[in-house]
Amino acid sequence: MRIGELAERTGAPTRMLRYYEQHGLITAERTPNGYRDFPEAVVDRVRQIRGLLDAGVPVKIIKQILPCLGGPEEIYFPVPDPEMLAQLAEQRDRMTRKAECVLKNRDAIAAYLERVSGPA
DNA sequence: CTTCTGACA
DNA sequence: TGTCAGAA
Repeated sequence: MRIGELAERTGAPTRMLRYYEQHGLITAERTPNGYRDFPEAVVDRVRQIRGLLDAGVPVKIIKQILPCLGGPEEIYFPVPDPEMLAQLAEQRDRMTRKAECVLKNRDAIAAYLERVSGPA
């Protein structure tokens, strides 16, 4: 499929899809006219990418994680590289802090909502 | 009409 | 990440 359809099906702007391809997060063939030709599998792949991006995971980390979540013939566990493990541990902590922050703000909004429209 | 690349009031 | 340009 071409970039337009992929964009509609994933919700990711064509701008970002080209960006993901540039950074090796997704791959595409090229039709004779130069258009990118994406395989069906990229639809799920882009959804995984977006999920990680929304969680605050930088592209650099996603590039390392993605191949471990990929298709049937993927290497789930290359020899655990100490540097990668350190980056993942950092990422885990950032996500933990972010989650705590999100929960805190959610409660604040929930409380506000209850004060205004809640006890009507 | 759709996509491509490169650039930035 | 949006968006515009100029070409295919």
